[in-house]
Amino acid sequence: MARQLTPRGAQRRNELMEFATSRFAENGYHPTSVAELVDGLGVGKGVFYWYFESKEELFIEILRDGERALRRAQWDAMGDETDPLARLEVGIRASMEWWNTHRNLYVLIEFARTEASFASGIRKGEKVALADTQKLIQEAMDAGTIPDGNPVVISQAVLGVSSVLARTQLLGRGRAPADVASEVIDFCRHGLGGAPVPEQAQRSA
Amino acid sequence: MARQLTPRGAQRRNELMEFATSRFAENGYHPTSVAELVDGLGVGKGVFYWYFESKEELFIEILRDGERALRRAQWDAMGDETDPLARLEVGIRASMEWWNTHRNLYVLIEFARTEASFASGIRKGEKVALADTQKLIQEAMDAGTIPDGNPVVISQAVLGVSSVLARTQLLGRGRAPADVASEVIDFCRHGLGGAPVPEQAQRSA
DNA sequence: CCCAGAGTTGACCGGGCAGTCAAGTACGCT
DNA sequence: AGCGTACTTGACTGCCCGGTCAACTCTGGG
Repeated sequence: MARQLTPRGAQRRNELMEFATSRFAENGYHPTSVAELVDGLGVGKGVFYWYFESKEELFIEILRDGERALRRAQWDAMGDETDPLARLEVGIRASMEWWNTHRNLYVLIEFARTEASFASGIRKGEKVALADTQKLIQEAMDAGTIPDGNPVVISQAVLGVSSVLARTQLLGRGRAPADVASEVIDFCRHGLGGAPVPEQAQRSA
Repeated sequence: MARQLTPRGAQRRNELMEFATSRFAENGYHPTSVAELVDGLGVGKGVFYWYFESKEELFIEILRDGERALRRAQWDAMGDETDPLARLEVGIRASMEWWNTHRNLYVLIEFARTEASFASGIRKGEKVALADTQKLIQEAMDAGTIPDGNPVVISQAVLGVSSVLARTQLLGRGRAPADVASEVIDFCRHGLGGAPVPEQAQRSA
């Protein structure tokens, strides 16, 4: 890899990645052949192997690019905010906006988790996201803003709510990112929120 | 399809489905060839096509079987319980036990969502699960047990928390199903805002 | 205008894949 | 024992896939 690219070459490479992203997302990674990709762009097969060592490398590159971009979007959005829960909220809102404009990445990541050759990379990315979230949760607990609890589990739950509502509401039903983000935040703050179950004592403060 | 099977035939068919389930989960659907499946069982290729019309049909069958079994496990567990939130809790606990003993199905369903040919079937199953959950949430709202809200979104959030903690805590970290279920229920009840329930009170009825 | 190297072509290759089938075997019933 | 049918075999087919490569074109710097 690490080939010297002119601006023209960099653009071609981008074209390939973008087209592949949409084809992979719509048809699946395996059912999409390299021939289909190059035909779709009206170029010869050699072009593909000029820019990528293999179909697999291309896919990994797409995932890496996506993760990096999402993380950057979150980081940019959180910017100057200092309160941990506010940072979390801003991060969730930014993620939702990002997923809204990069819908294909969602299904690609979901697929990548299901195959040994890609799963390890995904897990690494998820560890980073978890660590980021966990840090905020821990800070909020230390500050007494939220009650103590297992920060890992809670972080995973928060990420899970974001993820599933991104899939169902944002991508599935085309709802506005800001609205979905609000619903995520709302659920994460209060859960079902209501009275306790049948039995069992009320918590204290 | 709908071939007449002797007991011996039914057993062979089962062997194929179980072996395929584990191979698909470990290696991925596409990378697992029919030859690999029959070789793994030490039988000829014709055996496969005696019991299944195609590799695709086998996979769909696996998914259908799994969904049906999970739904039945939930239904059996909820049994006599009448209070909607208690039913929800019991259902979550049953699901967690089920996922614990059918770990392979999780990754198979996750994959199936990423490919057009399988996604529609998965979505149908998810609609059913959503409808079940939504009904309970709506009942709880009507009874005033929990505050009003969008029952669809809330149900999806509850299912999302279950799903993600099943993946990360149960399957990923090998935690006990009952513990993970408690954490799911806890988060769904209070989100970040409430104190964790010390020792979940056992159901009454 | 020339040339070095980036970019492109598409025929080609080896191989593995899903699926077929004619021939055979095991089994249950009478 | 004889027969129908459930079951099994594995060589075979046709297809398509990922990847290669020798030859070609384009482009910019000197």
